[in-house]
Amino acid sequence: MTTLRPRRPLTLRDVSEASGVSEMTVSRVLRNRGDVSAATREKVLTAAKTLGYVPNKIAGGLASQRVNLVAVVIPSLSNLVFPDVLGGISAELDDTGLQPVIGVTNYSPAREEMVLYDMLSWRPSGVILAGLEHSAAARAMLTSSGIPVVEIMDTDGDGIDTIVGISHKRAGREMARRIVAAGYRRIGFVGTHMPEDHRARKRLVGFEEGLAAAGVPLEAREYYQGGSSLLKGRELTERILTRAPNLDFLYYSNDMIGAGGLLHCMTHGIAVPGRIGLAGFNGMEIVDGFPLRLATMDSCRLEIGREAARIIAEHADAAGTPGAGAGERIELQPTLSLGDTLRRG
Amino acid sequence: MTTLRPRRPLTLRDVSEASGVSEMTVSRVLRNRGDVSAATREKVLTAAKTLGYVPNKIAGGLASQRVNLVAVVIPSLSNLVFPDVLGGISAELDDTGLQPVIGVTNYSPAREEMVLYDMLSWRPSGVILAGLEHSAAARAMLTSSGIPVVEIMDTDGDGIDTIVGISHKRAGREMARRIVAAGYRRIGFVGTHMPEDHRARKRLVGFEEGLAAAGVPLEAREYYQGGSSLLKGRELTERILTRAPNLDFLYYSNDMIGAGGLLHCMTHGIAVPGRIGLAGFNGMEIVDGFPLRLATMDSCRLEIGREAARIIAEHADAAGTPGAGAGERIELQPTLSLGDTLRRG
DNA sequence: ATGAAAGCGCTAACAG
DNA sequence: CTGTTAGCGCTTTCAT
Repeated sequence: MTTLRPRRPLTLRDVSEASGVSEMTVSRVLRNRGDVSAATREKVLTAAKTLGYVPNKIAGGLASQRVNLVAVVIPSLSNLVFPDVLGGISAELDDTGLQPVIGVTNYSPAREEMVLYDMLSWRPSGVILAGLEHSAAARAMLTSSGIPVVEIMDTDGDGIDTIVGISHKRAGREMARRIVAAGYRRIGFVGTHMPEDHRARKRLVGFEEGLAAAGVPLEAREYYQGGSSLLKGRELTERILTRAPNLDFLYYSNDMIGAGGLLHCMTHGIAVPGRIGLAGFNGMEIVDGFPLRLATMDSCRLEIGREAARIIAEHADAAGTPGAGAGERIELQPTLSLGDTLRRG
Repeated sequence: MTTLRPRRPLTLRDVSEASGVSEMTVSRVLRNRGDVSAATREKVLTAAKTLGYVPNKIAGGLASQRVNLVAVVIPSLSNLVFPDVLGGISAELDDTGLQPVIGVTNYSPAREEMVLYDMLSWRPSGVILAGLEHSAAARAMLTSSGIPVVEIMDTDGDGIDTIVGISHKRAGREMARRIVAAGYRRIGFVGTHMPEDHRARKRLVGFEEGLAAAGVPLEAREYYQGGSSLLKGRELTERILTRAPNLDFLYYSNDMIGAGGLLHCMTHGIAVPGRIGLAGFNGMEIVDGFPLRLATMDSCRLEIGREAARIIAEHADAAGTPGAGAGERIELQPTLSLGDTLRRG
């Protein structure tokens, strides 16, 4: 393997000269396009490998006006939900020749706008982005880019192009219904205080609607800032139960703080689900690790990632179609697990 | 905001014509390069905004031979360690105009090679990749690319260019030393069975060295496959304690399964750290959520990300320098927390 | 099955 | 401070 570092990156021309085959044919071999004789192919591949040639996709992309990149824009990587979505996207894209490029917005609309601008400047084959709430400028950029766009996670609202997600309002409503059906009446909520976490907000809206429909009030709320952790779950549970000791159910905006709440109850001798019931959201793996499995609702994140990627891959196949996707709206149905912390109705 | 979708993506020429300024000057304005009069700048920016122009970085990159991308290649996103490293990279890169592009290898050397090939074909300004173990082909590619490379997480071995990490052998040794100093003598290990997780392997090697130095044997081991979870931690702890009931200490290869072990002990009335001591690795947030804080060792992942990104950013500034970095080796010092599960020596 | 010519959209280098 | 020219390294298109 001759790999002395070259002064200048290798080009197709170098491979062409080394193999005695025209640049064009070298290009064909390296992309498996068009008919090339086995002998020529062999010569080219050998030359490319011995030289250590790596194609230049910048040049290729400019010439062909197509780039095998899919922009994925999400709010955060520390919220465990998103790595899972990425897993789904990644798995589905694996055999398509498309590659995800990840941008993180930290739940900031301004950052989202910047990230999108940056990503669009690479002319990706598709854009997958979390949520339906975007700045007017961001929507305009996406619309006028002519690139297929899939908005994921949330179906409560209007989209730019295609939507894949679940209804968080409905999820909240459904959980409220089950809680009331199980006989709980003094209900509290523990959740993040993030105006930009629209999905958490919509779940709470749905939850209150569901309670209201049964004539049950939401008695107390406790909000926290920043990321979710077991520790915060414990602290907030302690706090809300101090303020409102009569609560017989706590609905958490996600499983991580819900699990923290469960820990609080376990270590303070509070009977679950007898004295108090608990439920979270997301269907995260952590739920399975505790002695009592937290009631929760699966957020279908792997499936959402897969579906979004599938749609982009489809459109990339059918390239040449100008403009964006078909404007489909795919609403997945999350399943509710009662676990051990919500007594059977 | 006029944003009728154009048939053809907008080019600099469109902005040039709309503003009556030469393409070159438009380019200068849009990149903040060179001196442009305020009046001209104004005209250009207005035209660009009303048209909804988004620069084409493919073309720009080809022309300028520089691309503001940093390739980041990691084994997994579901191992919580890596999102944290990414956080550090992201934070440090934020003000440099460089953008991370993430590739995931699933701990497969073959996949790593493919991902690297793909990333190098974009001619990034730098490469950050996890670990020191890579296929010969991968090393050759990186070396001959002339791109600065930073290998992260691990300093036990030889690198391609620059290294930023901690010594996992030393971390294991140090933990062994403290455990023995605290008086524990019948020690077991619970860890992942992943031949490709070299850092976990090195920690165990170091751990055994540390025990051996004190004349203490490692009495039992329990391995698991796949990702780490609380549930696995519980199950494996139960299993190893069934096989070897006399153990008085368990060393876990990470905090997640360590926390699972702690849960097992808590729910089975096994006194910690009196009857048995426990320790994990990584210094993850989850450790703080439990009633007893697991002994652990911080893996400096945020710091590692920051430092790696800083090095790449530095080199990107000093562009023109042919060849790669300075071949530095930066070894960070992890701090050990005794928590509540390792009795004080 | 292979090659030659033209050009993708932008920026470096130079001129004024 | 602004404009002109000549590519960047590949692929498209057309010819053979």
